[in-house]
Amino acid sequence: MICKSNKPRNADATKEAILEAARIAFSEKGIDGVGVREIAEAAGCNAALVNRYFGGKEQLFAAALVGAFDMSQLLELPKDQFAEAMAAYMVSKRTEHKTFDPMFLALRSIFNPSAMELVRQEIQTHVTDVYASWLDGENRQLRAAMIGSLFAGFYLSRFVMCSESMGFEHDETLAPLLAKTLQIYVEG
Amino acid sequence: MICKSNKPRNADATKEAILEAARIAFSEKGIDGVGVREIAEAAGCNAALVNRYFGGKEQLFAAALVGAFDMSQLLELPKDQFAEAMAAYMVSKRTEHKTFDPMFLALRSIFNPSAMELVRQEIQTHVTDVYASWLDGENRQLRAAMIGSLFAGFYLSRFVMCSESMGFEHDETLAPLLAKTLQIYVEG
DNA sequence: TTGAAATGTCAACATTCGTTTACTTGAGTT
DNA sequence: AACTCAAGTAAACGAATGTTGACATTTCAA
Repeated sequence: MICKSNKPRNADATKEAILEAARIAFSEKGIDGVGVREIAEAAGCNAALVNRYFGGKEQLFAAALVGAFDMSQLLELPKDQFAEAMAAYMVSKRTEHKTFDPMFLALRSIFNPSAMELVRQEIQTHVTDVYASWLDGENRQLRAAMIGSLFAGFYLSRFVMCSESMGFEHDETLAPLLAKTLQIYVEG
Repeated sequence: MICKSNKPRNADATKEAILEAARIAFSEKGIDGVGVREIAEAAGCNAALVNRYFGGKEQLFAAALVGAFDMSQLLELPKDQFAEAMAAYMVSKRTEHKTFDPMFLALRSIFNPSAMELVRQEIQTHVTDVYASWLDGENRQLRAAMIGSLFAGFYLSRFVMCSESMGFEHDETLAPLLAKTLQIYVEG
């Protein structure tokens, strides 16, 4: 053998590399669109290590999902600034397809039965409940869910309808439209 | 052989049976979640016939998609009744998982690259453009896309967040909320 | 240095998939 | 009734999947 692997062995580092590669790959192709060999190659290791460190593909997805939805900083704003700030945030997020995006991590695997349950729990505990308790008035759960619904639908539509003729790039028109919608759900 | 197939041979009928089985199966499991053998079995024929009659799985999906989005009757309403009518329509549609639903036919396969292009074209020509030309005022394409976005997000959220604690079943609360949102996009 | 545990590699397993080929069975025509 | 072509079936192919076990290599403590 001429070529030996000269990089030092480090379980924690490779485990983290697998996790990072998984987050990106799952975001781009979904849990059913990417194979463990592909993830392992992106992480620079062997596919068998995925099972050794995470127990399987599904549990790797679960690990990639934890902490993906941390929207706490958005909720530190005063309520009368929230709608506008979130609209600006939604508009600003471009789907470059190359950077990790927690929204797509969830969206692209949402129809895999195992993944859906994981996503559902993660969204329920870290998004909907947080929003609901932050809101005032009645029907907080429903209004929080509608905020998430608007978020998901907007992401999905802009991703699918990427055509320039749709008008999704006219931020100065889009942002107020979104803000007005969000305001409805915030006010109740 | 004791048991012979006694049903008459009919190419058009089996072709239609395959198409109908495909529409249901694709709606329930997505293009990547169902196999041609499964579809053929539901249609009561052999998997090879799928390729004989449609040329392949992807073209079968394309055939299942044509005409799925016919929203023309919703647009016959006067504009001041549209938001309320569509909100009522969205609320009334329960995702029973057993009946064919064009929205899920598109949604569940949206992240398959081949299917996404087909869905995008179908939505663009049969939904967005129709809505856009129906609307008045400025930014019609964008506002039409936002109506579709709201529609998709709502379907998706209600499907994923099927928990009873979310409030998606309180039609008397949900419908006015949706109508108020739709009105924003109709008015512009 | 020696031994053992940790880390990584390799090859194979058993499925499943879409698709194709060769074949059999049926219906309609002359 | 015999012939013919369409309709349907069965089996196999090649590729890709997640997963596993045996094996090799490195690391580190005794």
